Amino acid sequence: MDLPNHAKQLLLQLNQQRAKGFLCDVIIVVENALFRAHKNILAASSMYFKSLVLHDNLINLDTDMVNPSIFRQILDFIYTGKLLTSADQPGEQNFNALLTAASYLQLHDLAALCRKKLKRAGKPFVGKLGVPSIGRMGRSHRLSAPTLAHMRFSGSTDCTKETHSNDLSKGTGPEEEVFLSTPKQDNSHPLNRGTGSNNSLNNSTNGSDQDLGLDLSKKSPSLPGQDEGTHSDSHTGSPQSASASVTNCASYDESGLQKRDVNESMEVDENHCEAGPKKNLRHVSRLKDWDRSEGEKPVEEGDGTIPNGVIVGPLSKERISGGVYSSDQTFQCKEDMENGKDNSEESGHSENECSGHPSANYVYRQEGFETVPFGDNLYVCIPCGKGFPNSEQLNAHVETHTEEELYIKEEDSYSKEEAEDLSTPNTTFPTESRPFKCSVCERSYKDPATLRQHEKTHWLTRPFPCNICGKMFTQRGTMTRHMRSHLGLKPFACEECGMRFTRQYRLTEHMRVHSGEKPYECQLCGGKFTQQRNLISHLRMHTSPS
DNA sequence: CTGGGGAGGGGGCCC
DNA sequence: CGGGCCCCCTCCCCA
Repeated sequence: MDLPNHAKQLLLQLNQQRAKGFLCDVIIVVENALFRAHKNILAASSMYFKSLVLHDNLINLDTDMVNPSIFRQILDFIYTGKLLTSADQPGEQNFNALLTAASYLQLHDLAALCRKKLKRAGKPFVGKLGVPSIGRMGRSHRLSAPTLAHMRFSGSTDCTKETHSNDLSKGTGPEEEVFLSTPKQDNSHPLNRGTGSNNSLNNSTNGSDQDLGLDLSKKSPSLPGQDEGTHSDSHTGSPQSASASVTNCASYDESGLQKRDVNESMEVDENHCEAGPKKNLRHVSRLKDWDRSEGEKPVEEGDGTIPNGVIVGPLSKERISGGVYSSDQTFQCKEDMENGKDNSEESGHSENECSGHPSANYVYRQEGFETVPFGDNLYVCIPCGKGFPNSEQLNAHVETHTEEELYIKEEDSYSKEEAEDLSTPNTTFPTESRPFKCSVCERSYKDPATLRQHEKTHWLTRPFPCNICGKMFTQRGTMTRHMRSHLGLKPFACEECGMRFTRQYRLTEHMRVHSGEKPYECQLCGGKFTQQRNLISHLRMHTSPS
């Protein structure tokens, strides 16, 4: 007794779910485009994917081997079994590219299909041979080769470091698709193209041999068994564990997870291109607006960390160069975007306007936010906020900025004020041991590298963008750490209760809950606290007028 | 309802 | 680049 259309219907459903981002639990980064998909489907399609998705919620593909347009076709093929050839390029060229990508991704059926097509057309294969697992291991740091991906989560800290560092930030690719320009002065231009980056942001481990980052249930202590189960699940290749709630998208919000249906919230989240107001804004122009968009908006507004930055949905073909890939679906906010409507100014933007349209599996990343206010000028210079129609013009423009311009002159007063607030005796006054003095503020440092690092904080630009939400950071490490929150990577687990943390320091703090240690004592009332910050807030209570 | 404490989480920044 | 610390925001709980 067979249901004749069972497989077909199932695939159809899955593809529809993909279109909506429903239950998508993995993001694939190709150049500057993000695609959402289901781990199970990918794993069932390719051994390569299988090894990748086992431990990673974010996969960066080598752009030498596959480009976004090709990957879109591939993803469609995986979900439908149909190969829709690209209208952008001639057939054989497309099949060459597809074959390259299919070989690389170990999609043997697709590769065979492409070979067949090429053979029929009498065109030899002229693409690159994709040999991801073995032959390309030499550059596996870029590709999250299966072996490394596995090792990373097996407690091999050395390997972890190798594969984690930089991750989404070390773009080495061409500048053509830069959307958030950063000054040329900064050689570490981080705009990730996928190429040159790793697939994962699970940046640190504590040497714990637990499988990491997949269990997002903040309240895991109540379900310790489940927590452990999650770890083992990951090892045994069950992508359907708690990881689904992580990258599923776009709606990952740790606090939010406790309050709402993550999956169902996606469409709402997507529309929250901007979050509520944020203080301490030091950046001008669009960066200010952008900076405000971090995920600190109240949950009831339907915002999450990822959602702030991720617009989901395909756009028109014209935007392909911007990492947006069309499909049959209608982009939710397409009209707004194409009209150059400034969504970024409205936190509640378009929730109504955009709802009701099917969202899609193609994730339009940070560029969306930058481009929205600038109409067709998709390439935006951060320091001055000018938009340009192409990267060449933008790059030429960026060259015109001098380094001096990058400092926040008009906000000097603020900087100084803040410097006073933040300064400590150690850093405020140069001493013999701290000969490297900041030219902008009064701080001084022991070594020039630290000084340079500090001086960047005075720049208008933030060279390190998050590839998920586009938020900009002054330091790569901060961005990497931030990415962890998107990906739900919580490598540090409490042995007592199973609670997981993104940082070692948090775990250290947390452990005091179990030990009862309260090292911070109020000198006024003798009250003791487990965390210094709570002592500080307690002290405010003493000192406040009320 | 409110204030205070506990605690989770994020970003900035220095080492 | 990671660790560590600081600051802030936020939520939850409880008195």
